[in-house]
Amino acid sequence: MLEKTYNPKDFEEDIYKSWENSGDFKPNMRKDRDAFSIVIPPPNVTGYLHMGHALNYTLQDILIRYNRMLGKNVLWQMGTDHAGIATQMVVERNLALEGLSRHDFTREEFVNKVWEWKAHSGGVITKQLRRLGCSVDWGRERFTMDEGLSRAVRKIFVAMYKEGLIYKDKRLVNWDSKFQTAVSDLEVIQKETVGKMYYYNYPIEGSDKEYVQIATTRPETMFGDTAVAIHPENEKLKHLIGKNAVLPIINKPIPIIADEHADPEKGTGAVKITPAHDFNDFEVGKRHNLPMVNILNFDGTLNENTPFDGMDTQNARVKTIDELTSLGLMVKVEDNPMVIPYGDRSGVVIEPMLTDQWFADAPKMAVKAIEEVENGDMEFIPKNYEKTYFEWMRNIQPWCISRQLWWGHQVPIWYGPDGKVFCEENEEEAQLAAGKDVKLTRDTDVLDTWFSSGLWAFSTLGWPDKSEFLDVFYPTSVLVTGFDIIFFWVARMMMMSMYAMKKVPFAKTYIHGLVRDEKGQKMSKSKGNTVDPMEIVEKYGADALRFFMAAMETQGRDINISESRIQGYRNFATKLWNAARFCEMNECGFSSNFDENKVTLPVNKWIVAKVKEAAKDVTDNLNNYRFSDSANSVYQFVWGSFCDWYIEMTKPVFYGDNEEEKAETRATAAWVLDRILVILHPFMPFVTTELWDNIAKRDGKLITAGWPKTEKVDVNALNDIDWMIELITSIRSLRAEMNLPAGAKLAAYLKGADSKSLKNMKAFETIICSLARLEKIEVFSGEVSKDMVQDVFKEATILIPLAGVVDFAAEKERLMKELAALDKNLEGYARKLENPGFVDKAPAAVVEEEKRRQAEALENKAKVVEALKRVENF
RNA sequence: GGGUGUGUAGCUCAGGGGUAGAGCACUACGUUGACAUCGUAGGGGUCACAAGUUCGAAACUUGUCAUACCCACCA
Repeated sequence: MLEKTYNPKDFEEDIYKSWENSGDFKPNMRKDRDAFSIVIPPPNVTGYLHMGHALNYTLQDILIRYNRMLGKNVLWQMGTDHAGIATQMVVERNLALEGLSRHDFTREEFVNKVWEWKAHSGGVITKQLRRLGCSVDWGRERFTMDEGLSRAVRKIFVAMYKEGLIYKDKRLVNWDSKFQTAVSDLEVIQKETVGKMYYYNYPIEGSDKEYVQIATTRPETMFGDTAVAIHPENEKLKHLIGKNAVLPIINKPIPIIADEHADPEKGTGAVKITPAHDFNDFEVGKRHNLPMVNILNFDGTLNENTPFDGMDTQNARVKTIDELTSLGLMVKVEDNPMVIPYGDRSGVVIEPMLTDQWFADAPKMAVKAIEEVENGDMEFIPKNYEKTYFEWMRNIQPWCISRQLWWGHQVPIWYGPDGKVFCEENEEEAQLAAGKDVKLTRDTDVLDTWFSSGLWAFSTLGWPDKSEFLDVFYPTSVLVTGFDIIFFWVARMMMMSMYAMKKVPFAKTYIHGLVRDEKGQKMSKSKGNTVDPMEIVEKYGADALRFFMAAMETQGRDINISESRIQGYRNFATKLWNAARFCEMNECGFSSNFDENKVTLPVNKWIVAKVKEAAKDVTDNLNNYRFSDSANSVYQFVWGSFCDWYIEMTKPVFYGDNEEEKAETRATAAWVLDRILVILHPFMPFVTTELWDNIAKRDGKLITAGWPKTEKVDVNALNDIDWMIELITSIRSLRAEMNLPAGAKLAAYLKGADSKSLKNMKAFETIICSLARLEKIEVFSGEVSKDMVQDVFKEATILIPLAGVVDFAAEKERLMKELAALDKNLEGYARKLENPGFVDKAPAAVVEEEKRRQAEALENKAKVVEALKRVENF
């Protein structure tokens, strides 16, 4: 027996446990079945579920459950990410609470502390995934720092190094002075701010009157200047080229050089060149072989190459301006709108810094990754994201893969005493390569987190070992992820997979939007507008949240969270629950030998056709990754057709005494409910399973129940009942308009009718009276006298002439209008198709489409003509 | 500077060359034997603006305005 009220909390967690315990999430590994696989975008191991996850994982679970029900061999590969910077940051923050820093420990001790933290706070997110209903294969859960994945990382690194795809280089990189590490371009965010532009003079060597005026937003970097550049064709200033300017304060002469980088239109026309601290200047410096003077310490303070050793940049800037002013060299200061780079994690200003780093040759690796998208082997959904992908991939820069952190995969590089490099998968092999007496020291850098994530699609399946899973499930079927991660992850997986596997990591990439707050604002902790998915689950159930996500997911659009809407979908689950209770009360038991194609009652034929229609819609839309359309199809069918009409129409049958009709209707209702549970299961796995298990005992489990095949819909079965629904709606409408008192006895009569309406009316009399709440309905054909009518309806207080209910005159007018419109269309199609210019020059597909439309219009016209005939009889 | 979206009911958004849609909110009525987490009926829109294509445009094209985001640069 079902509980009287739907309460998801009563069963959701238990159902999940039963799935997990009975191995329902494991692939069936049947060789005769197609494989379907998804690798989960790994959440941070110590993270918490946010709304973006809830959307991302819900969509994947829908696809996984759908394909599992199709009978495929399905794998949803689970795993978590070590999230280098993010995790190290959290652990360092905790240490800071005790007044400690990571430098109070050895590297090994610190890394152990991180593992402890993982053991302590990891696993929260995996619990949350369970709560959401994600049917991942837990037995295969991986972690980017586990032994197997670490081995994969080392193997790839060594191979790439030996092929020259990984190299060490002294270059300017984005330096995060908080974490004291290099970061990649993608980890730098540009923020608009109003800063200051400082104009001041550098004296010319050997002259007390001549100056070169320069403009800068960062005067404190002047101590790293090694030249002043002037455009060779700058008429005003080119006479200075070849002379030396003197850096004030430190009185250091630097050459004035000719370089086209110095735009005569911008600033003062003369540019101070600081090769060690500016990306453009770095290039200029290389062109002119300028010395590169580093003026910063790793912690972002100025170093001994400046007069302000140990001072931070802000104070150094003030000091520099003070000194320039007292030397009489300051010209002016202006407000200047500018963009300043910040570290996305640390929030501190990022400084370009000249350091030795490891780089991957992304431009070279991108070639194949681009090709595979061009030739369609990897397809973006929606398609327009491939433009974003191409744009970035075609302009890709070498990828700085080294980080000066402690938490992460240490690069497999060892140095001999002479600095000779040995790149091997482990220390023994490095030692072997170096010779056993050579003392080796290991490079202290670790790899960018995204380096290991880049291997995710194959490393989780067992690479580099031989593995059945790799054979069966690679390439994976689809990657589901947010657009913000295309560069970080999708692009890197494409590059790494093409390198290691020579095959794309996934055949498709489905890109979804961001989850925003109610007003469309980005959710962020600092704004305080985040909504915790677990609170929503607690309040409305996981099914409601999942259905919300699916129903709101339209390709390429962000989702605004809306609690009232989630509540609406909870109500939907309640509605289904109660419909199931209705079935239960009326003893609608599932019977395995029921044949839905043999039902006889029009109502039952109708609902069977409706189910097929809905199932087809859901299937087609899921196949095309149209989540909202597919969710809305089920929703409308369940509420609008099954609950609002079918159940109501069965009541006269159930409360009547025709046992034969009752039996058929019971079986049909049970079958329909069964189908509903199946097609709704990917979206609302919990409530559907709870109902499936409780209402009728079957052999199979819902989670692996077969998905309905797409069948042809019996259109005739739809028409009769649709006719009746229209009639009932009209009567109800009229009743409301007439503002009748409650309990007024009503009767309706239909004056004159064609044989079909007559037959229908007879057949549906009980249903119509029940649903339109009529006392009686009668049909007269031919001439009707007032007496005849009043005699039949003597008990009724009010008579409704049905000819007035269905306004045949208006209906006729409407049909005539439609006919005229159709004729006009047909005229248009005919003209086009008879035009040789169109037929010969337009693409064949367009002509076909036009023909198809013409045929469709013809079909419609026939229908309209038919309808007109019917109406004209009245 | 380059690019990508979006503009439809009070709100949040689907749709898409042929009668303008959903959920929520709103109004009136209703506790009838699944359900008030409900039912029935209703009100509410120049589909941002302009021009073009078309028999027909809210949909296609171009432009304008508004808005969001991405990339690059800024001495």
